[in-house]
Amino acid sequence: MSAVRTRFAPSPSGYLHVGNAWAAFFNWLFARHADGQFILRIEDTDRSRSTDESIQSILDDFHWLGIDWDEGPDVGGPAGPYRQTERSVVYRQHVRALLDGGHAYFCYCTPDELDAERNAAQIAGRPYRYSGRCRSLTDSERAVFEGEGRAPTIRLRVTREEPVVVHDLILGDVAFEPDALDDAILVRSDGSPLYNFANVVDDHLMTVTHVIRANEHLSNTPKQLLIYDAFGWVPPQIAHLPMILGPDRRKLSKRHGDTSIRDYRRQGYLPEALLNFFALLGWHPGDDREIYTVDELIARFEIKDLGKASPVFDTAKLTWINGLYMRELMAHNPTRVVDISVASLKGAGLVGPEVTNADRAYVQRVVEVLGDRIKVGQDVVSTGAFFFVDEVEYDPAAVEQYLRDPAALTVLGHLRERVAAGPELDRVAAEKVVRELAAALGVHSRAIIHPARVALTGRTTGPGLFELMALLGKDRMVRRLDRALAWLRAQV
RNA sequence: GGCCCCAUCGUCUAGCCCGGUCUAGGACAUGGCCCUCUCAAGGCCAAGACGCGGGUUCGAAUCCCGCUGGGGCUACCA
Repeated sequence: MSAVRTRFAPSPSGYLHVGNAWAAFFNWLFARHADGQFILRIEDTDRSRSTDESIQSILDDFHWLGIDWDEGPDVGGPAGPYRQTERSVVYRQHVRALLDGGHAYFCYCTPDELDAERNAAQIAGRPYRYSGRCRSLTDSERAVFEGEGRAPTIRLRVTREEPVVVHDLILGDVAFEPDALDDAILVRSDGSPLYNFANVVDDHLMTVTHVIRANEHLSNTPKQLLIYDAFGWVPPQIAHLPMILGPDRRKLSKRHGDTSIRDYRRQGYLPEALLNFFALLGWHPGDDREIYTVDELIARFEIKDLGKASPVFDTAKLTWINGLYMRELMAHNPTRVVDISVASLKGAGLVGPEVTNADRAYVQRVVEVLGDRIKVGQDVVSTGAFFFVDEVEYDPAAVEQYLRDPAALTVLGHLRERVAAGPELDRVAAEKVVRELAAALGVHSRAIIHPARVALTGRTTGPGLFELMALLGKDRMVRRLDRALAWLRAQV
């Protein structure tokens, strides 16, 4: 009996990309569903593109998402180390075995020579394959090359004559003709292993049973299968996911704006909402619901329900889902909404770096007043900035619509006097003041409410006037009304 | 160019494997109405898709072939 073991193997060259997180999530879901293990392995064999900061940020984003691993670079495990640059000895031993068994050989061709071969093939209109000129070098020929100071790469000796077929769990059988497969380089001339080789060795040694990865690796798979063959190993089960596309149906990239988990985290998206959204991309849980807890996803996840077609990353739907989760949090765990809001406010410079308990209490009240207008953390900034500034910024269109009006002068003047003369107001009292003023002036309450909102917030949209009045408090209301009045008088 | 993958509303998808129950279902987004101090939320309604062409069949979104379109790979990147 073999327990399910899945893995995610990022190469640390930046923040965690949503496409990678998405694939990792399915591997994780599958492992958890099957009560197996999920492994995190760092593929940093390309040293020039890998950084420690990137590794740290990737681990950090996974923690944030709530995706945990049973074995990995930070927690260790029986098959470690889990960072490829720390596994050089392992690769060296294994390539040695291949060399000794005649499954691999030294190749002294230089990159320039290889390029020339490639170009020649291109010009002739032929598909390129390595010429194989180093396949059967004699010892003396090798000595000559070594004498010239050439450092060899190590290539796989491919002798296969039948098609290599990938038994893909999502795509079904995919066959590759043998003449499309040439002698892949396993080890660079500097001795470091290449992706296809290290990946195979590690997956085998880490007893990975299922590999769920992006489609872009499909053409690598026959090469890897040949390496498993050379070792006499049984390959894991493989499933190729489609690739997430941008709105223009091209591979999701920086051109499309936000593509890293960190971007969404900064904007104040919720990890559970992101995961819920990911689950619905390319996978179908079986019924028409849209909202699932992670536990429900784990319970339902099956590889066979994964789709083949590339989904478009639709932020509108993500935001809708996030809004639903936000509302839920607002009702049951407002502290988290406050945390997220404070983070966004800090980012926007609307609160200082030091946040006191009183500040938090105030943010909580703002958040309550803003209510479901906050779909994403940063909405507290886009919809509620006026709660945090000394002088509100007037939206020109709002001014045109409700403020630039002689009647507004009268109405706001009276409102100012009544507010200034009275006590602090709660929501109910604020409504009373406005309604009574409307009755006294013989106008509809709208005639007060709209200009008052513009005077107090600078805009036509936002929370109800009475609740925002209560939260602003007497002093700030008077100041803002005075400023609006002064502005109005200056207009005539 | 070669090899490979994919193809249902604008978007995410159900249906396809085991043809009829599909006048193609749900959700996001969009439009309208209701609610209402604005916005948001909510409720109701509307519009909106089987890429094209051939087969097979009494019957095709579902099976087969071709085309078109999109994508990936074609590195001493992963």
